[in-house]
Amino acid sequence: MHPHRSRGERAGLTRAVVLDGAFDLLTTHPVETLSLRALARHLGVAPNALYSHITDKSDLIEGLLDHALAAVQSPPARTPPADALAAIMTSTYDVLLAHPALVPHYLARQGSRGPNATHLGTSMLGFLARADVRGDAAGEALRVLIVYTIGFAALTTSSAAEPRAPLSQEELRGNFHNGLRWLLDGITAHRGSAST
Amino acid sequence: MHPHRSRGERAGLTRAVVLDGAFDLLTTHPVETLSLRALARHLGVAPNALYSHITDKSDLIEGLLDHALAAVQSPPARTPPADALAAIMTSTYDVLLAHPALVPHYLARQGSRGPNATHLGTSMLGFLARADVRGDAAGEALRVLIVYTIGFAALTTSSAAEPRAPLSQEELRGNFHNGLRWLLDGITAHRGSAST
DNA sequence: ACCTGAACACCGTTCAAGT
DNA sequence: ACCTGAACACCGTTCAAGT
Repeated sequence: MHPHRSRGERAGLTRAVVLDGAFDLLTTHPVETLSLRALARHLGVAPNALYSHITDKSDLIEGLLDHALAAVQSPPARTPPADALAAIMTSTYDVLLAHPALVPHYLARQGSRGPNATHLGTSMLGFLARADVRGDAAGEALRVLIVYTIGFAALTTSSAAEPRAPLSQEELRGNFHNGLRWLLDGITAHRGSAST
Repeated sequence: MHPHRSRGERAGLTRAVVLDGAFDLLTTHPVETLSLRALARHLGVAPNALYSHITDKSDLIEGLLDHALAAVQSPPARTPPADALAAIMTSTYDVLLAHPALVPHYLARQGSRGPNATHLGTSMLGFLARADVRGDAAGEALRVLIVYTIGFAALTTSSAAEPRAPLSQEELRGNFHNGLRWLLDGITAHRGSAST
């Protein structure tokens, strides 16, 4: 199975190499769900060799999620708040669509752990504050925007997997955009009113 | 493994029995993901016996999704539209939380196939029309509401799985409610303006 | 038609080695 | 410390029987 290396030889694995390999596998074979064994095959190592660089499959997923979020574009600081938030969410939506296999995992972690996700969150809170949405309402608006964006990405990717899709990708993207506008209108209309 | 039955004896399985058994397993062991082998164990049959009553695992899931949606409460017909829509989505949210293992599967199918989901959809379209939201805008609003509700349910259930949850279930439910209001405000404010 | 036994091609993960 | 071999306890699904 792995004829190139004998018992003690190094394969040159690193956490970065493993992550890049997984990213490779995910982008070249977007349909199938990522498995550690397939990743090991892709890297030319035994399945359990991965455990020297990751603690777990969920640890790998975690790393991939944040790695992907690095591609999200942030608008200039003086962009009108609602437009800026729409731009960030739309960019996130596009990034998620590029990695369908990761989408189901995003909702679970709310995009909260990694540095890229954190940076994105604080950036969004900044724009929300500029729209006079602060405190509890800002935290709630943040979660609502994230849930909506990831949820719609999940809908879009699963719809893309079906052969006779009722809606095209363009229609779904337009639907996402309109819903995002409704949401931002609702959020900014009620600014400052944190409720319980 | 199955000492009670010899080679040709019937186990009394039916599609309904299989579905109920799966529902049983899902509600008594909400955490673990449903497997056909565990379901067969629960029913006291061999794993492949299920294939006489379901075509597939996804077929089983499909059946479960619609089966669960039967519990969603519909408000009286003359309820103010926005309140009615909020009530339907909140009831759906609660039903989804009762079956966490199903939540990841809901977004994929948009709740569109089964009779219960269809009925719910037409009911929602009725209330949307009463709020002067029709045509393309109504379809888009419908998808947005569904995506938001399932998405937030996914966030809530995954957050419940974590030991040290940053937010309580009550806080998340309040968050869901507020976001739903923002969304409905946005939807009804732009009534009639179908866009592309 | 309904069910079992056995098998196939997979999983994630662990444990005991080897260098 | 890094990797392999082998194994464990699982999966979904198929195929050939038996009644």
